[in-house]
Amino acid sequence: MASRSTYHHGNLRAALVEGALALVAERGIGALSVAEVARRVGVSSGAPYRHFAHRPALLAATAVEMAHRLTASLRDVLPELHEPLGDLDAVDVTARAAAAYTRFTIEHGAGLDLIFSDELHGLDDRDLLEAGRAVMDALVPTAMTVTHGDARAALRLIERQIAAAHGYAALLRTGFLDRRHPTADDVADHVAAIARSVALTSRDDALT
Amino acid sequence: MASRSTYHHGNLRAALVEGALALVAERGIGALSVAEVARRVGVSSGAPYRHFAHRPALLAATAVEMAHRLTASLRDVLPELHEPLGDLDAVDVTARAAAAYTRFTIEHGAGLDLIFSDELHGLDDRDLLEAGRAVMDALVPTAMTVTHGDARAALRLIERQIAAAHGYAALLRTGFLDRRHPTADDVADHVAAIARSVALTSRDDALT
DNA sequence: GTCTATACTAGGATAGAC
DNA sequence: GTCTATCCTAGTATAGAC
Repeated sequence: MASRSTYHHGNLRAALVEGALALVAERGIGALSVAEVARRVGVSSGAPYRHFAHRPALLAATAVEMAHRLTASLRDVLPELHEPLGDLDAVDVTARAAAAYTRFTIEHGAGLDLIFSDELHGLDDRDLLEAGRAVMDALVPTAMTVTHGDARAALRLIERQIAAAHGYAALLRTGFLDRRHPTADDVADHVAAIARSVALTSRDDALT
Repeated sequence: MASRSTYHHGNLRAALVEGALALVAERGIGALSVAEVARRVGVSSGAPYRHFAHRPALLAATAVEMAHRLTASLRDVLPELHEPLGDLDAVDVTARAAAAYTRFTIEHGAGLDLIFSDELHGLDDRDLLEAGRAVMDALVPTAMTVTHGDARAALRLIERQIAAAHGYAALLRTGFLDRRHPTADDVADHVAAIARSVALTSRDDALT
């Protein structure tokens, strides 16, 4: 794509967010630079500043788009919850969601850690808050089913599953796992296993 | 500490590693710069290059020292394993080790992810390989007790516990948890709970 | 063995031309 | 709305003085 000279991008802002997503996916949040994104999109290094005041603003817009996509990914594997779900079924569903979340973070280089990061929280971006809430709303109902309606326990369960996902993703990124599990699906399976273990524990605690 | 002029450090190399450990602890691996470490130690920005050829070499030396300290931390909470251990006891001991590992990574900003990272693996540093092996040697026996002697399952168990630790540590670092659990001990408790759940699952799988 | 000075790279951010 | 040009900051690494 892209020809030369007098670039007339219909929508540079969106193109920049897209480029930022790709860069974060390839090299992680820390490697996101405005200059590199501009280079990828094919504009000058100053151009992005017409759309984003500074690097954190670009990162926040990227996080919003990521949250939208994450919500969509999770909804793909989570049921609508109009009909009740057996609690053993709910355990399996949370494990499936954890696996999906794992694949997402591996493929995108980030997830809820970016969306809810302190770094961006300081910006008070309403779109970001809204998009982050939507992600959690997708996860909570099934977790609540596992914990028999205990909201605090449900959040704790989600947190533990998310932590497992990020931990495995981190080990994969740094190369700790490379002598064993190459694919994202393998890693997602491990996380699903952990997610299942902790969900069963949560459920049993709830039954006490 | 440190006075002015004609710095005569008995051992600048060790001081640099110490400074690097402190910097990694405060700001993470990505923020480690030779210049900043030199500044902290109180020498010029060129001085470190008399002891380390480049940034990765300093990072590797830092990782070696970290591995030594990690091994010591783990040995503090792990039994000598001269006498046999009941398998339920072994589950608890792995959970305790996971908690200790979690506190270590939070306090040091890194752990096995750095020690076994691809970035450093390319250097083929014998000291680092040796030090990394020592960490694993500290963890394996108890895990093997849980898995009734299945070595592959034991490594998988350790990996999952390590992943949980890094995941929670990452969520804490990014600020995702700040609305809930401030202290390292709280986080370590969560990881211990996950570690216990996965250890029980591992044990039950081994009994099948 | 450390210091000073320097060359080079890369990114953040702004000003003014078009 | 994008480009060119520019200034600043910060880091890696090397050379030569002391």
